[in-house]
Amino acid sequence: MTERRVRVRFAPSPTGALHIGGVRTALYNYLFARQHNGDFIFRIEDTDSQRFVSGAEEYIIESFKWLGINFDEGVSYGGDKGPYRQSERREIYKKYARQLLDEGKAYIAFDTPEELEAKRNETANFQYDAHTRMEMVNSLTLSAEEVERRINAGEKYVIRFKIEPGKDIHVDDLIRGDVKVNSSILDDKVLYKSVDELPTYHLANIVDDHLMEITHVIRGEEWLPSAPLHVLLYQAFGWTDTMPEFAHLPLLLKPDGKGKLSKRDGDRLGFPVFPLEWHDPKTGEISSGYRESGYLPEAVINFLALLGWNPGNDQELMTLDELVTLFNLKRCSKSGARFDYQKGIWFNHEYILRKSDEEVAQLFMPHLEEEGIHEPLPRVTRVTGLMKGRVNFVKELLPLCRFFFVAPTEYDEKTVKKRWKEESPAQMQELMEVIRAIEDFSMENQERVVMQWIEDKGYNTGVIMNAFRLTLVGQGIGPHMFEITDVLGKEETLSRMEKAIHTLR
RNA sequence: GGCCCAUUCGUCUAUCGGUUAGGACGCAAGAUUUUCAUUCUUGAAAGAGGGGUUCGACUCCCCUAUGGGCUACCA
Repeated sequence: MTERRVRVRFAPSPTGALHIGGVRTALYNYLFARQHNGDFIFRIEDTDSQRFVSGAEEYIIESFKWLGINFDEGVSYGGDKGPYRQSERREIYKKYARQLLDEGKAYIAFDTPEELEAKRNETANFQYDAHTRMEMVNSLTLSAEEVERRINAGEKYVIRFKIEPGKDIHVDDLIRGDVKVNSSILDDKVLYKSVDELPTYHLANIVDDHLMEITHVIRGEEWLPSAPLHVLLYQAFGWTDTMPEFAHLPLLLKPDGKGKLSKRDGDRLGFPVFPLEWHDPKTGEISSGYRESGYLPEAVINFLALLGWNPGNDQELMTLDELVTLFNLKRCSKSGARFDYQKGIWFNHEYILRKSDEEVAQLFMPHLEEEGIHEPLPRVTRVTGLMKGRVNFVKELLPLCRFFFVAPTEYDEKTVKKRWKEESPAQMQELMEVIRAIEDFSMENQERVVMQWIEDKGYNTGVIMNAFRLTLVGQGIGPHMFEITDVLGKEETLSRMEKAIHTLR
């Protein structure tokens, strides 16, 4: 086999919001493509007309834009192997289905969904396969004339793949190794549907992957059972030489309980399962998104990358570019990963820490504006730098930073009880005079002068500082005192003290 | 039910036959601090069970159990 240019694809079905597991699958495909200087293709698999949801396609595209995962080809990206939307490729699939039919590798079946349903009810474990196909209504049991008559009469039919029983099919999986399945347990899968005259996933997928020259199929483990069928299809078409390599990723499981992660878990446990907020056009339901919840895309990427893969050492914080060089399918785990969103929160904290003060400030500004607090960026940047280490999300800065911008209107009761001593009003009055007299209001000088005053007077540092803090902050929180006074400035500091002394007494 | 995949601390995971089984999240304790938080240190915490193979098995094989997936004219 000749060395082919690596080409991988992410091919979601536009049936709703992009699931976080899908995001991880896309991420791994992206990392693999970039690492091999290959192409990453975005294909829309909209062959299920019943489940189509409008807006889903746009949502998916916007999600990847936000995450910084870029495609080279596909819907909205262009490319010379299109169209990339399966609903626009009907004629192509029709041709290949015809080919299988002509070669006797597929057949026409007239059994209606209702008839099949009835059959399944009366026969336990009924399967449409080599054992049962001769009892059914299809081109194998009907004469050629009868088949033609029915078709001409407008009768609906499906095209089924004729699977030869008793053969071992090997799927060579990059993550799991050799997976062997006997063809006898496979059913004659429908390749072409009668209801919407579109191919099923299986046919469309194989034809498109072949035509789009896909070299590696990296997808979720839920596809492993149908991989043998796909191998059989490649053989039937005579495309084994260029058949892509398979890699089936472990699934993302619920944080608690049983089963794989579902969109319900998000609302139930209070974390997003979608990259962006999603408004379901059918149910009107709104599901939270990582973006709207205040997660940084870098954090989401990093968190997801480590759910089912690791670089082989203790490194946990990696940028997208680092992931590109470090990623390796061989290091993907085989077992499902429970979705521990606690760690996702930690990643967000780490990425806030790593962003510059100004970047975080810029993200923080809208939150301030929303509260009617209008402050210049440099000042917000200064405050952000002081406080960003304490939060997991940018929005959490608001309650911690508000006092920098808005003077306290009330004083926390518990703090008052604990920190406002009988002598406090007098001491604060004194301190006001000390501060008023400071010419050089630099942080260093303030601290030097005030500490000197405390020492000269023989006061208790803790008592003074805590009371001082209460006057400026209104509660017992915040950074170093002189950081606060420095940001506030002399006038504001004095006015807050004055007010506190009068209010508290 | 059938078929396939999997199984190391609560969670994500390292270990490619010989280790005091390592790291991270979370949790707990302590230290530091003028508050709160950060930070730092420490701690508790794991090889599903049973058989083999081997001088030696978390690591290889088998069985059981458990978990997960698939079993549609859905992807």
